[in-house]
Amino acid sequence: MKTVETGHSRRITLKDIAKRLDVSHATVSRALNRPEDPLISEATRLRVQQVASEMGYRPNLAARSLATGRTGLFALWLWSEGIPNSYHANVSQLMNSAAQSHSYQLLVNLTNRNTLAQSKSQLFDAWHVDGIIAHEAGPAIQAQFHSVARPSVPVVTSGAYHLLEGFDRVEVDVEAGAVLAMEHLLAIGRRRITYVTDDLAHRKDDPRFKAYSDLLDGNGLKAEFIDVPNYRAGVRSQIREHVRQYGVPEALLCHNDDIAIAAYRGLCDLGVRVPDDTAIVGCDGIEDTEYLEVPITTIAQPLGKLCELACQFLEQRIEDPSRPLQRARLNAELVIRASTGGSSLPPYSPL
Amino acid sequence: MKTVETGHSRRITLKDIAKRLDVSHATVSRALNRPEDPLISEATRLRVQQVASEMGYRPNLAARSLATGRTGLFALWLWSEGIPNSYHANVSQLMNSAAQSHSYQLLVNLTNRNTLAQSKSQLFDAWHVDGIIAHEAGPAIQAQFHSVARPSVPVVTSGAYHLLEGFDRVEVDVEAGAVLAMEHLLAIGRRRITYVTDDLAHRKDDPRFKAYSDLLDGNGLKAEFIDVPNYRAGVRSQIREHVRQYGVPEALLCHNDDIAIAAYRGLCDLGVRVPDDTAIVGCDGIEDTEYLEVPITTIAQPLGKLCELACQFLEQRIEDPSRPLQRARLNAELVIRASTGGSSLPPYSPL
DNA sequence: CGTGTTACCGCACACGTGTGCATAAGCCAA
DNA sequence: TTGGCTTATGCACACGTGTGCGGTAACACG
Repeated sequence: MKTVETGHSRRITLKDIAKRLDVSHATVSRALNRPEDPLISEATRLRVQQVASEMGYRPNLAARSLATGRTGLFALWLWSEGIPNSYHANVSQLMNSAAQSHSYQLLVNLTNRNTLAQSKSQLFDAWHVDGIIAHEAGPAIQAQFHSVARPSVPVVTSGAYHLLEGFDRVEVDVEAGAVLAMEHLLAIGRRRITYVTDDLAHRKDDPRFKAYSDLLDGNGLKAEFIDVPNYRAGVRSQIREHVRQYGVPEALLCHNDDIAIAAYRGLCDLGVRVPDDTAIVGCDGIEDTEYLEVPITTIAQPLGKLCELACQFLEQRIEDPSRPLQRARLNAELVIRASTGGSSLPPYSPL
Repeated sequence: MKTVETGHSRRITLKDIAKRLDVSHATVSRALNRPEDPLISEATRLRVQQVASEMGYRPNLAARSLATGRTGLFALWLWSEGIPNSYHANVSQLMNSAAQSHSYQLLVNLTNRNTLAQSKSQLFDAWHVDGIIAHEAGPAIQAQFHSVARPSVPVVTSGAYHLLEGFDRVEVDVEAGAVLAMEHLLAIGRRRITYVTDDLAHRKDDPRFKAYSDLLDGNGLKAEFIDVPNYRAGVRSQIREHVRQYGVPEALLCHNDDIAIAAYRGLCDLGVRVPDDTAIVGCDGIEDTEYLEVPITTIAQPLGKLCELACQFLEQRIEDPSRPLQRARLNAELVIRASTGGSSLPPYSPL
């Protein structure tokens, strides 16, 4: 029978177990942490494990971290232009699972231009995480990166752009995806194609935009932009404004799905028909694009694979800091749906 | 000019600063952590702060935690029936910000029935978090709760149901919200109202369902259910199946918005008109419901307020473990949209 | 100069864990 | 009995930080 603990009780430590078994705490530590080390006899190992679980022992990871120099923590630095959307939620989610399957816990640091990232990242760095995943490391992260990240902590950089130099990287070839999207739009006869993004400043770094302008140039067409705010309601009204002023475009290529969804509604507000009047392409592959009355064509990123690889690279670098840099380049897939004339009823898995 | 660090360098510690200034590390510690303690002279405090920032000192929180017994970490235990959706992402997000605004970092532990939560929660508990927020603590969490959570770690329980007993709590009165929804549906003339949920087993604990059956009983109407899988594609096909078999219901009251969205598409697939043939009400208030061609009426939860209060309660209990239990009961708001005959164009904020 | 007071600061320990090294215990053979 | 070898365990220190308490210098005052 377990002892009844009255009120607030101290946590069980190695020493408590040691005292109970009349051995030293060193023995207990070894018995619990060195599964097949012949340094300890099988008999005492069993006795220790028995008592440990009986007393409900949980190692103090702060103390362990101090002793070993490892924390078992990954940090995810995630850049968002404005309000975080499903994409960021997806990435956090998937990265979290990936990290946990590698026996690491994840601390998430979502940064945008409105966030005073300084204090956060300091707090963050102070945990002395074992590794950092810089996903879509936007300008604010890049700026801070050198001042905060010590060369001694391994880094993996991932995403479609804003990738950092000199680290292991997992990259999504969104440019190739955007080329496919543009070819698709041209193939269905669209000529007046407008690029919709929420950030004028970094358009030049955006591989989607590069594909966009390359293909327009190659076909002697003129580029057009719409700059929208970073929240859906703003996008929606901004699109309306633009159409009223400049007329109905034949197609929209959107920087991400969140914008595409909001832009779609903005067009609907005006009675513009999709895809008959305007075709729409988004990017990321979040689930919501599938659930509109006109499902939206998107450049889908293999985020699950990306997160898994990022954690794997990070773990490997921690094991062997001197190994050569690793790089993975993942393909983005063009998922054609009704918003560009594809089937409006996507395949589904019957129960 | 800063010293160039070649290769992997050790992190700066208190001792390094102390050595540089020819004082003891105790002095440095006090100078940095006791802003207005007269124990230290203003001159040395300034010198210390100067050198510390110069050398890029970051306190090792693991060591600090060991010394103070506090980690500065909150744990969020979040229950999800199946695949996590926007709701869970929202909660993680908002709770994260709330925690950070109280100077705590958040560790998120998303648990569902498919997850082997045991190992995760052990790993989790091992960090000796300062407090736990159990949000929508489903059965798996409840079962583990007593074995894992020590009485010494403060707990706040929050959400619409699955609340734990004996702790500070932040509750959303979803039942009252559901009553409003039902009254609304009855008021627009619907009689055959079907409840859609993803979990048969816990229907009896669900306050939405309680409101649903109470109002049906009170009006001499018959209850009907649809049990759906926990991913959108499954919901979609399941709804189709149900309608083919049992006919078109006059209204659907859905356990959450995610289900509502998928159910809506299932109805669309069959040509059922919303709201003319079937009205739909969801629950949670996630943004996506606003962006369908027929925006969906929903019972919106004040999640921002909830997260803020949860963190506040937790912080206060940490400060004073003996204070009386606190309880907050937040109102859920019925947001009427086109899916029940409301305006189809929600108000938006022009740029 | 002596004494009391104040203002600063350092010593030393504690927190819980991991690990190199010494050591004790056990065993076998000479 | 003793020496040597193997095996299991304990000792002691390190990790980086916070803090009670004792000590020291400076200073004022008699």
